Amino acid sequence: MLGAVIREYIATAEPVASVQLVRGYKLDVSPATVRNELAALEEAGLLTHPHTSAGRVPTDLGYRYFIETLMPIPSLRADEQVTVSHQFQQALQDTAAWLRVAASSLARLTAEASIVTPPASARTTLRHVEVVPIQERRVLLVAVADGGAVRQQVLELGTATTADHLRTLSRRLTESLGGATATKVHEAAAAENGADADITKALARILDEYDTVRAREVYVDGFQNILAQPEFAESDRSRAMLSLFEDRTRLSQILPLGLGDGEVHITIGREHRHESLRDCSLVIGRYGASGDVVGFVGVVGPTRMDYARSIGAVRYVGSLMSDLVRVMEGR
Amino acid sequence: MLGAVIREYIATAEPVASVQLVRGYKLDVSPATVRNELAALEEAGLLTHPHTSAGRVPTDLGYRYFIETLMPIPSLRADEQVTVSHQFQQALQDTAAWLRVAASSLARLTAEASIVTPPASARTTLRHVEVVPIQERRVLLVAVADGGAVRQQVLELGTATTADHLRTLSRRLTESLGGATATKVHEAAAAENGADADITKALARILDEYDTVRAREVYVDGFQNILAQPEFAESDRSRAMLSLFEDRTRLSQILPLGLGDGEVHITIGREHRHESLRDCSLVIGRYGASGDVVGFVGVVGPTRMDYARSIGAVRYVGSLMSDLVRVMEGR
DNA sequence: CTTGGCACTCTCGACAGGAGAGTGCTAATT
DNA sequence: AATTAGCACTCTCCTGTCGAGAGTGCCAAG
Repeated sequence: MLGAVIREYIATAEPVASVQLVRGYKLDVSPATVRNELAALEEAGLLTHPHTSAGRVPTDLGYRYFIETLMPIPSLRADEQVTVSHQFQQALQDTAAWLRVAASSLARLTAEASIVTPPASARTTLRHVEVVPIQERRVLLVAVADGGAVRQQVLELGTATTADHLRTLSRRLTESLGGATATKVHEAAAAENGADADITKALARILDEYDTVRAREVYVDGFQNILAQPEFAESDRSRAMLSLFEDRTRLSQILPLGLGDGEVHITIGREHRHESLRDCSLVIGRYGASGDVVGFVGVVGPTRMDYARSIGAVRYVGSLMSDLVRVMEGR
Repeated sequence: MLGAVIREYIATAEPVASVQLVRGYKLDVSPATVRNELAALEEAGLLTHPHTSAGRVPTDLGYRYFIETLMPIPSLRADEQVTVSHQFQQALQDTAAWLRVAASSLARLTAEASIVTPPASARTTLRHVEVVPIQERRVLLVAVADGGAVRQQVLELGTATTADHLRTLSRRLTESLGGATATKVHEAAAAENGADADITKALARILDEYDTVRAREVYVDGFQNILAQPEFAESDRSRAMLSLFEDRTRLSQILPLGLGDGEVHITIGREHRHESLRDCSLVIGRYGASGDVVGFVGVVGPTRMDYARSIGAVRYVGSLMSDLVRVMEGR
């Protein structure tokens, strides 16, 4: 019965009445009976109604109960899987494009907004270093992390260097620090001196940054989808949401850090710490290889969202992302 | 008089009445006289009113006339300049961070939405190539362009290679193709064979992509600002805007390609080709060094925006970006 | 336990009326 | 000839009222 109400409400966004249920689900009882049952569910805190003569609306608790005990989670349809994985194939070339593809696929599949963070390991290791000359005292430091992420930085050096020196330095750093974590690089930096020390220190800082999940870029797509929902017709509400999305720092706070690989974490309405998410639900999945390199994929929508579909989509896209990470790691 | 109406309307977002003008601007004439003048301006197509008994509202044409002939453009206040340039200093380290800083500064200064594209030259030249091994037949190709932009790509090779081979290849490519344009790299690719040819071809494609301005990333910030404006209270309108912003391809179509260095281009309301921008204005500036490496910075807001301030802010941020590009180019 | 019946409550749209804002026009004034 | 005061006219917007419709809650009967 709860399931019927929720399904109906998800479909219509209108409070659902007893007759609607009897008709829509071909129940062999009268509306009055249904009303009794609904009253019981309301007593239990799983439903409410906005005013005396309105139909029932699920509460946050109702959704949660439904998700955890009643809801079957179908995986994505085969043809949808093909479409999505095909798009990933096409983006295989450009690393940054994966994340965009992931975000846009999720947004399209679920018709909600999507969030994707790049993969990063808690203990990033270095794969490759390159120091490229720009000017006498200015160099571009390019660091490639395991997982293939690249970050660059312009450095102002205390002393002048030559292109030749930089070339040997690049090679030396790559060889001695390949596979090293931030801590190791910090140690190495202490052992260097002169301009080389500056460069190695900068390298260590870059790795530090990789390690802080909070600091990561966040890819967002499909925000317009949730603006289309009736619950976001008032612009105040959508503005609060949008400001949360634009502030990447605040946004990364909503990621469930202690999440197991392949698990999906759901937060509903007032369960959020952020007031502006009080009418929203989040379905966030973790992807990655070996529990070491991790990132998040998820969707955001009104509490009245199709959880089954969202979970299916998040799981599938997450698994594709995990595959890609494994490829990048060379496994 | 037109100026007074526009200034008043920008401030209040309400149709402005004759008495308001007399009072607000201490005019030494009666409301009736003002009404006569307003009627004349309306005749000329610079003003309208939404219904018979409403105040006047500027038309797109009115704004344009105002901007081009009447409006003084003050540069940014000194303290504001300091704040912004200080933020740029702090972001000097991470190249990608510039663009974010530029976008967020513009958004904050103008209280509108901002758009920033990365710098790219029409004829990008290569500065540095690095091919990093991942697996026996899989490599990560990292290309550094002049201007310091870095792009990476995973490549699947037909034949296996060794780390040693890749190292010499990286060095060879960097030396022979340093300073080369896409065309030259294509030629070089034709002369190679085996796995090296694949890599060089991929390199050429990366450069090709740099050269197409359309394909660039676009940084957007402060979208919530314009949602706060009363003209975007209806969610349909804001949704149309948002969908334009989310579709980076469409977004880059609004950039005025044939714009001189340091110039600022303004499009008002229905002057846009996009229907969804009919209530918006764009103030777009071009930045770059030597007319070769260019990018765009701009703000988007309701037609009722503070053009003087927007232009000032766009100019200032643009000039900072130009400085940065010059630094990156090693001048 | 289920059900039909019925009163009760609340929303929503339509409609009307009145206040307020502002214009346009005309005739008088400078 | 330009300015102005006066005034009629128009349109919006708010408020209150009313009736229809939707749905519930409860009671008493099956």
